[in-house]
Amino acid sequence: MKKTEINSTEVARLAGVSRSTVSRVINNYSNVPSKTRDKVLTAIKELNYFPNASAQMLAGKKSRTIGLFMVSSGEIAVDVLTNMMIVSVIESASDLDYYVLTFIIRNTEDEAMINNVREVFYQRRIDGGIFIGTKHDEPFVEELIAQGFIIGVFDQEHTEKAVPNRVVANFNNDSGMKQAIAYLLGLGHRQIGLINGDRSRLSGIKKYEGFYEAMKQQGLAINPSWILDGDFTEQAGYEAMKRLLQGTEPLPTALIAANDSVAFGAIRALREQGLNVPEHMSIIGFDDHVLSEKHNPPLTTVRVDFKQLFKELMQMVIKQIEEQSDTIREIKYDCTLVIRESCRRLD
Amino acid sequence: MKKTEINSTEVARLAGVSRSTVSRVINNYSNVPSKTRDKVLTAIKELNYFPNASAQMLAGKKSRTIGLFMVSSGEIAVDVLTNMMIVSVIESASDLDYYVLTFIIRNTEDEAMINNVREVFYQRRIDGGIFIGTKHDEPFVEELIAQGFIIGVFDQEHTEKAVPNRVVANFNNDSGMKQAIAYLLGLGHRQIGLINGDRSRLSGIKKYEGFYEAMKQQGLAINPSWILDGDFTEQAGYEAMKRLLQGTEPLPTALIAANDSVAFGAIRALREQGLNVPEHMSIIGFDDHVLSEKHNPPLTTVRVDFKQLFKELMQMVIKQIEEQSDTIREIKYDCTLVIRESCRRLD
DNA sequence: CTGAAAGCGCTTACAG
DNA sequence: CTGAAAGCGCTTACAG
Repeated sequence: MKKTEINSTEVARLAGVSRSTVSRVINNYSNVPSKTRDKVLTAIKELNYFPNASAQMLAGKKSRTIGLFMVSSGEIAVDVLTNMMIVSVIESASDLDYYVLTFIIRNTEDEAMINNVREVFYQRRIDGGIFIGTKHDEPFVEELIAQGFIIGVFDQEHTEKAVPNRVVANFNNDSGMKQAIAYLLGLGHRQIGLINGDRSRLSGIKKYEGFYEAMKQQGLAINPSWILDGDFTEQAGYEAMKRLLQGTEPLPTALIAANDSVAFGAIRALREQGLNVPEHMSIIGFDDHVLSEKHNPPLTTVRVDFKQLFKELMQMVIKQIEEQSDTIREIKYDCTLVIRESCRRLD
Repeated sequence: MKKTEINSTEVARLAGVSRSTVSRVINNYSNVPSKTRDKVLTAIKELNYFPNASAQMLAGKKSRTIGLFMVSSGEIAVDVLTNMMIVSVIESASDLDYYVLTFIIRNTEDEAMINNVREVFYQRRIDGGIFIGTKHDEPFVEELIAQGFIIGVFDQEHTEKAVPNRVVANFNNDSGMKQAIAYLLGLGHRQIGLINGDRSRLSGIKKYEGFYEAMKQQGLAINPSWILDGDFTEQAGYEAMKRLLQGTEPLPTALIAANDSVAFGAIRALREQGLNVPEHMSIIGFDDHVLSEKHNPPLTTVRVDFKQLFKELMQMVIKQIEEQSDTIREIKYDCTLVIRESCRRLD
């Protein structure tokens, strides 16, 4: 296998220069005359030489690698949305000539697993990391930030602890909620319910709060029995809707789900009771999941541009790695209502 | 940021031993008395020390990193299946305590891009690689294998060039074709068509050949105008079906698509002409795509277990990395017909 | 413009 | 059982 690992000494010998010069050529130093440069380049090509990455890093170069940490219990490989996020991150890193080391954190309570995460940073395998799916307050993430590692977070807001090495990207969920409610109002709905997402996540809290506020601003009464607990899964949507249907209260005419998966589950529960969407209840989701358009009925939803968001998050993280500036980097993306066929006009 | 990088010297000092001993503890040498070991372990914990990965690698350790190279032009982040494969690979590596560095190769003709792939190997950033989506004969992959790098390939068969550092995983597409045709026969179909996949890929060839052979074995005539060219995309299925519908020949009563996406496209084209599945034509796909079950009608398809296949491929690659044995590692997974509602019994 | 040499932080024969 | 020292393959001040 490894007959003759080619190193800079061999290149230097073939080119008739010192290893210092070979290194200068590789690193594009300006003070190498083009004649020398050419000799070295020719030797490099001839020997098919690539500098050993470990040696370069040990001598002080960056790894050009970003860690992507994805919190997700269970069978993640089945979740379309999660996968899409992973690939978005990889693609945008690759555009900037960075590598991505990906991790799935199945359980944030598992000390051994969390230690693996820490390890990757302290080992200097990566220049920075991006966390997706963490709770709003995750001690090990805070610890890494406190240690000075450059970390990009999604769905987190710690304005009181803004530091240059904490890079932040969020969606403006308030805006999404307002659009959804405005649209429903336009259709004549006044009795509107909500299935909550995971409220240990920022977006879960924000959607909940956004709903309350938007309803209040519009002067609409909130019926507490129409506010259902849940998380961000199809199953949670299904169960929440079942609970709602089993209650004795009258049903809302419209309902907003914390995301599209939740909406799918809710619609499934309705259908099991012989109720149809939008005839018997109007439903709005969040995210614009790949399946939403193909869903029956096509789901009206608040679209959120994950691809663009992660691209920009990655760009900011890399910028901070390369510039180490004092800038606080933070973005908030707006979202847009996509009207399809899961809501009806009330007569 | 980097105030005091902790290194083995500091651990050694705190523990009152030499760096050699620290290293022995970290690497689990047997000849360290437990008393010494404990002192060192305590110091490591107290200093929150993690050995620098580059230094370890430079001194001869493996990187414990596998490269995952995914050939896919265009907007890969949108393709459910591709994403699922990526995550499967990451998860199975992680189970074995390996890291995965993922690359998207958008264009195998792009020399710069291919050079990035080469680079990662020669730089020793990875201990081995897995390629998905390459053509059956891809010069740069062959070159890397010839160089002795340990490489896992999917959907490739080079029995004449079997070497221990080429690890191979395939599906038995012949078997799938036979099952599909047997089922259609059972329903009374004798006029069966095929939309081909990408025939620069092994599975494209194998499905085509498997179809021919199975038809022949069953004594069924093959109508050349029912054999449509295509690739593995929805669009190709749509276009192939359109061509078929525009022809003057009578239509087949059933058609097998190279994969489920192709089947979706074909069904869309049929529907545009007011033709329904399975009333007007029976359709069978391949893969059991996440959407197939939810499709209208639910798609009958040949299921293939990507998750399991990639898990085993990863295990074999890692085994070869760690054992460097002369074993030829190769697996072939069977596939299974999943009957849903896209085929009907002929009267 | 360029080479000799120190240094990055480990591992591991070698010697005791 | 354990330490001193060489070596892994680079980069980069330093000196000329």
